[in-house]
Amino acid sequence: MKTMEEIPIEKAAPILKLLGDKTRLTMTALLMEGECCVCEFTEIFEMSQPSISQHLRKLRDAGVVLEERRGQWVFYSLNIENELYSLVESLVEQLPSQKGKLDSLEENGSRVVWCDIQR
Amino acid sequence: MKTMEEIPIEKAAPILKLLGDKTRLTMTALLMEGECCVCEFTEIFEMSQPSISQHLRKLRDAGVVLEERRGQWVFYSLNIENELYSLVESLVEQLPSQKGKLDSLEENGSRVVWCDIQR
DNA sequence: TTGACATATAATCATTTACTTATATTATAA
DNA sequence: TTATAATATAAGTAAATGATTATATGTCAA
Repeated sequence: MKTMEEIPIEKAAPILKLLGDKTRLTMTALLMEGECCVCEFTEIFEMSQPSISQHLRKLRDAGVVLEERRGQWVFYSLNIENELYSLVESLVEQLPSQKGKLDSLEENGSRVVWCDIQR
Repeated sequence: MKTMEEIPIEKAAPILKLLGDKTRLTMTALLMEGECCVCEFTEIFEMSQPSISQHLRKLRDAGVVLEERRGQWVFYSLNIENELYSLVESLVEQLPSQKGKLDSLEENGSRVVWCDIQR
């Protein structure tokens, strides 16, 4: 078993605080399934689009997620290069899979998949 | 390896928020070394006694710690019966040991150990 | 009982947070 | 170009947070 890096409390606490919000924790768990675009989050959460955008910004500022613009869409993904990724991963592992939420989008026709768009 | 219980996001987020405070996270890590009394926390943290008391209350209200009065002292310990203990444990495991802080108290003569008191 | 010590509670306050609506930016398509 | 779609930023606001000081409670020992 890989031994984990020790994380100083000064770094761990802000990440826990960041993920200690239901919306951001769910977003992070969703991203464990793969990248998502902003419009998917706005479908999933009952919340205004700016609110979604602000949560994603916080996650990005903390280095938890990466953002990448592709055309008019912006896709977010987990930043596995982040020095605190192991902490994030060990947390999300203990949560129920959020795959169902993405499947609902799919049925809904509102899942945005990049390779589909390009055709 | 023991498989972990899945924790609903509605329960996980508030705990992460609770531990997303430097003081409370350090308290929790300290308690991994064994029980501590309030006066030890007030020695360790540069903070007023009521503030310490309020942090401990939040941890207690969330079921993370247990409190037990013994004479004029009140001792706190991790609540290993808590349904979210595995989450707490997996977090604190990734933090540096806080034993040094307790050792300093010891040198200082301000460590409070119950079996010493009873003599 | 009285005083001292350990801890908790109450009241207050400045800061942070998470949301909202309104508006700006950016990219595509007609 | 101009309209539209996707996203971000700005500004405002109510509620939550984490600290403080002042005070109350509880225990022990003289």
